[in-house]
Amino acid sequence: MGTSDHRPLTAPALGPGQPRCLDCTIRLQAVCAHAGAAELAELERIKRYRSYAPGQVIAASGVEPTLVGSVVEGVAQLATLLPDGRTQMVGLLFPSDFVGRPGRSRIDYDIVAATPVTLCMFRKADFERLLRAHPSLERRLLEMTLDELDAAREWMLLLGRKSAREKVASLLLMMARRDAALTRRTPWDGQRVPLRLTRQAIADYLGLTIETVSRQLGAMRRDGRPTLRDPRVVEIRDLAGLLGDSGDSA
Amino acid sequence: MGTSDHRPLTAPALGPGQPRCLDCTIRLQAVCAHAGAAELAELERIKRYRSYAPGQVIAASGVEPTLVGSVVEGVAQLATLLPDGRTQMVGLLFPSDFVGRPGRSRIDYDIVAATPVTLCMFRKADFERLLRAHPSLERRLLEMTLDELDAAREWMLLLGRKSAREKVASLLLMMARRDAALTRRTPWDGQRVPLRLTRQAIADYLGLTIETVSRQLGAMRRDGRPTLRDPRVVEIRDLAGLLGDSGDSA
DNA sequence: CGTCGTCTTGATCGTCTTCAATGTATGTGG
DNA sequence: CCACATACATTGAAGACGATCAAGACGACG
Repeated sequence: MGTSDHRPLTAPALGPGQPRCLDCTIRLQAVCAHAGAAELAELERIKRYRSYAPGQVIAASGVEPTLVGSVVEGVAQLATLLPDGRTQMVGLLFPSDFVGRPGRSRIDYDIVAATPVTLCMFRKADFERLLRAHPSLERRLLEMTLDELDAAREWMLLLGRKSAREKVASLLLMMARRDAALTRRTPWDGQRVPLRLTRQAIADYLGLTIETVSRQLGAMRRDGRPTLRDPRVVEIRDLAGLLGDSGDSA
Repeated sequence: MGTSDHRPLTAPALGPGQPRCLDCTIRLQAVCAHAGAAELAELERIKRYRSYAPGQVIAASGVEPTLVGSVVEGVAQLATLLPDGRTQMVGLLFPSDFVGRPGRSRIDYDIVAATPVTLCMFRKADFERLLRAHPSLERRLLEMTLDELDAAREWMLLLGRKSAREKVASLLLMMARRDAALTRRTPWDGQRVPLRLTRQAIADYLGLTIETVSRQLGAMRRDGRPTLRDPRVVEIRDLAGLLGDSGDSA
């Protein structure tokens, strides 16, 4: 499916055969969640799948993207850069999350595939036309944007006030919740959670160094919280303890 | 105008005589920016001014606000709390900024007046009805929410990756820009910028302690950046140097 | 004048970064 | 098959930056 080159800025591969919207796995969570038959037909007509390999740049900072759309599969990261190279991740996009900013021009972060990513894209102009014609779509987009704003603010609390231990615990919990939610569950002891991010990506997300992330994971393992089955998969051991570690509990 | 008690959770004073929308100082920047005569008339009919004294809680975390509206005057802060009392500010609301979340229920932060604040409020249900009737209003709200999201993400970079010096410099620059923008200018050397925030509020915004904020301001003064005329007013001295200090420059 | 809230300054301590070395998995060409 | 290279992750030792603890300065107000 995915290609194997990690060079950025290469043209994305055209995705696999595009499923019909009605069969789409993210149909009920994405921007098209409340779309009626008429809207769906229009979306169907103008959509186009694209795939990106890990490390590929989906959209670059300072540039006006010409496409918008939804993540169908994989994880993409939004990363901002300081002139001297320091990096801070400012968001993660999971399946059903929306990519792009209708009505806005340039973006101030890079959007990069963290895993093999499949997107369901529309030409920005087409999508904006559709938004104007269907206020319900616009309302859904506002709703999703407000959710993103909430998530960003929760992360500000983490970045500004949490210790390294609390940051790592919070991330594990978030990943566990995301993962459990796919099957409409909540996290449980024994849950195996794939991280799908490198240590560097985790560090950039938490505002830490990779060494600190590694040390905290090691310390938590020694304390019986999560087992590291392989560096990219954790097994939740003591959910209550983990919650305590995150700093969010009472 | 403002009262003098700082007790939270007291009922707000009713504001001064409400100006007509056409005379409103924030008319061209607020959510009503693109509103036509018809929308304005409706807004006029359902609006109501409210005033809050510094420290007064405008809306509390975990509660569903029944009002939404715009900041007309003053500064309000959005603050999140960890169970052990650590505080992180996740946003500042200046005149023309929107308060509240149409379509959402509870909020996860406290909204507190930092200075005497005047709001132009609507009952949430009334405003939501208006939104549905006038898609242009909804579009404007989406636009403003996207701006807030951008601001939140820029702040994530600051919280996660900037040094104390860079954080303080960035805040001074932001305040200077906000202030200059009121008269459609950009910051200049010699500009006197009122901070309008206590050291504690600044520290909570930057993810620092008040001591560190104070020390950084002192060090910058010694380096000839800003003069502290009084603890709450800085005079920009070396704008280029300040920009360098902020970490954002090339 | 004394009190209270805010801000500043100083000394010490701890957390996280930095620098460096080592470990581990995967892939390549001889 | 084995050296070798590369990317990613872990571990250790030293140091810096910001937090914490503590004292004092300043201004507003009764």
